[in-house]
Amino acid sequence: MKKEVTTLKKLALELNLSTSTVSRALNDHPDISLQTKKRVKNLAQSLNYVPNIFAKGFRNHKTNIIGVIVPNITHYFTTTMVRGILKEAEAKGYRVIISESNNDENKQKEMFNTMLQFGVDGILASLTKRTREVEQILSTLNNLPIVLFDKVSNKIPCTQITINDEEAAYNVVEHLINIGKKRIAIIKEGNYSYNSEKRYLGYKKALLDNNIELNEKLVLTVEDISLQEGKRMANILLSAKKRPDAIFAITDAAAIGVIQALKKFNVEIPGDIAVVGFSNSSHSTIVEPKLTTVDQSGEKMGKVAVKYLIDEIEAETESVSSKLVEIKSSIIIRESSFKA
Amino acid sequence: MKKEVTTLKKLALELNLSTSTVSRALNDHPDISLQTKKRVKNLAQSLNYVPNIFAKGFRNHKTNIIGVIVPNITHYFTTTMVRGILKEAEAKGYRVIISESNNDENKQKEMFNTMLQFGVDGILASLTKRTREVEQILSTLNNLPIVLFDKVSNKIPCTQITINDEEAAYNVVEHLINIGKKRIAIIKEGNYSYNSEKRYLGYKKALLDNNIELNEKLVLTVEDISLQEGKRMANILLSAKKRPDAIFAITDAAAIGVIQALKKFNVEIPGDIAVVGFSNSSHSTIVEPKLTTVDQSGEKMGKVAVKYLIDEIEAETESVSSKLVEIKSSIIIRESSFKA
DNA sequence: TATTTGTACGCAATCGTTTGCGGGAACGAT
DNA sequence: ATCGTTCCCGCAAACGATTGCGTACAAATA
Repeated sequence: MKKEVTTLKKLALELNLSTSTVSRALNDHPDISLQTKKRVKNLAQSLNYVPNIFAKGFRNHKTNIIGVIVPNITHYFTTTMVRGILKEAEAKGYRVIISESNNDENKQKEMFNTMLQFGVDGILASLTKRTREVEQILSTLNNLPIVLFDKVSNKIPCTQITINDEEAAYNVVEHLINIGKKRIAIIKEGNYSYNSEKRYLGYKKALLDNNIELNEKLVLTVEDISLQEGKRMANILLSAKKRPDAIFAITDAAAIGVIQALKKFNVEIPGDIAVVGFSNSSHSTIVEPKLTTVDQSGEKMGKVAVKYLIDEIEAETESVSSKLVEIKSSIIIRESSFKA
Repeated sequence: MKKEVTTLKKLALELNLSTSTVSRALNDHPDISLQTKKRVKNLAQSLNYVPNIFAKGFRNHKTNIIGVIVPNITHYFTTTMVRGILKEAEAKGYRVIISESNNDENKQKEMFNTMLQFGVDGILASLTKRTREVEQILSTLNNLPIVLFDKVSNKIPCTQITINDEEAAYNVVEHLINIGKKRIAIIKEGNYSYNSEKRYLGYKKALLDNNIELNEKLVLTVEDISLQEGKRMANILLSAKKRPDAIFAITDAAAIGVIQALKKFNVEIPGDIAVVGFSNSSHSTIVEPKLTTVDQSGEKMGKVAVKYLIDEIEAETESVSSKLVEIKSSIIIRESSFKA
């Protein structure tokens, strides 16, 4: 019951042709007559011939596999990006191998190495927090096409796909101002986080443009943003002499933590304090009140990332391109920031 | 700046040995002297030699890649399984290529085919709902090791990894009975769903063992279970003459829909009606009241699935093994079913 | 008729690794 | 000195597809 694989040789034998002719016929080489091409293709079809991918990859050093590295595959937003990656890659005839770094920089380094050794045509990566040793990564992949997405790093010279964090954050803050809020707090991460910094920039710009002075007491920075940290920060804000009237958490999870804390203290949302998150995670409509947040199209982001990567893979030139691409996101207004 | 790949040939040249000797030395063949092995290995190390995976796969028809097919990669539970799969596979030196069927049977068929053509060593699949045409799948993979997990089908002769749905459901219902509930409704899917049927069996068995008569009016079947359907079913149950005092939804999403519907009608949870879900999704602690549910260890499931698959891949015999493996799950009691 | 052109195809090498087989050297035993 | 073993190692084929080069044949041109 062994698998009867049909190879070029078998086709050639059957047709009384040479393997070279069969190969060329299947690849529409001009040297082959139309008649022969038809004969070959017909037989190939009926014998269910599929080229051996390993022989092929072996010969032209091309695997049609792209490697994807993400910090945490269980994040909803990540999965939507992965979905986009899969769709686009499969549509273009590429297979995708995925690996999870678990936000461990060493693991991440290892992944880059493994993928490289394995012979992927290119790598799509979302970096761990605080990816410091970029040199190691850089030296690892010499000349291998790479595109960063979501968690990027300007230290690596390659094209980077992010969402328009700054603009989105700007819009969030402006929205809060529009519904009458003035003391707008922000919960962000340290400056090692590209996304967080961008969002913080948008926050500051929006305040500036609306003549609201930046109040340092309303800017809270945490190491690893999470639901718990959101809760903790909310408690700190609540115990202040002058409470904020809005809290913008850089992350949905943190925002939900904030909501839980506020509810515990019977703070009215959004009346007393409005809350906004970021990501439009699936949690944002489960929590009560439903969370205003920023919808980032992960699927689109994944697709775009793949597109750029494949472009680079299939490019003739060996020049390292390094574009910065921003995917538009949009604010979704829900109960947690309705106009009072 | 081309990548300087070190091959066996180069090592051989450098060491004044033949490629065969080098190959055997690296593979610890007994024919090679310890001394030579050391020399070879040292040079290989320092030249950063990595065997070309394609030449290797090409030669022994082994790719060390396993294909994974899931219906929907954005489901949290799925991602935890994927995480387990990745961990176990990588630990055993396998790479994982993933694809999403989007619950489309045709797409799924195509995936099987593509993976096969691509040359994976085995396939790990979670099937789409209502996978009817198993024959096609079966004919596609002749002799290729396959293991089903989570969404399985007893029509396919291979090992299947599921959680102990029946037992878990039994425990859920028993728990509800223990907190004093007697009119326990269930929201399930049609009989095309393996998991749903198993859970329904557990439900019935628990009622039977506790001398509670099965009330058909309390058994609601929907086509595609979801939050919306949960809501709809809850409304139906609420409009009945005799309301249930507990609702067991086969799925967390549906259970959350139920909760939302109940809250809209100011039904007290769990006092008037207790609610239980299934999966321990991340939503279950966000919703209020927090949801009692069944925690299935997706990670463990993924690991076990990989283990069985690799066992089969690396087995000498060609016999098709087909074990049924159940992963233990445990009920997590939260606010939605606390004792009144 | 001799020469050129073009068409349609085959030969053989190649990619990097593995492996069956064979063979030389060293050694002890006869 | 001859034979048999054992220990190391090399030769060469094989895996399947691609491709530069060569060539047979026919048709066109000189």
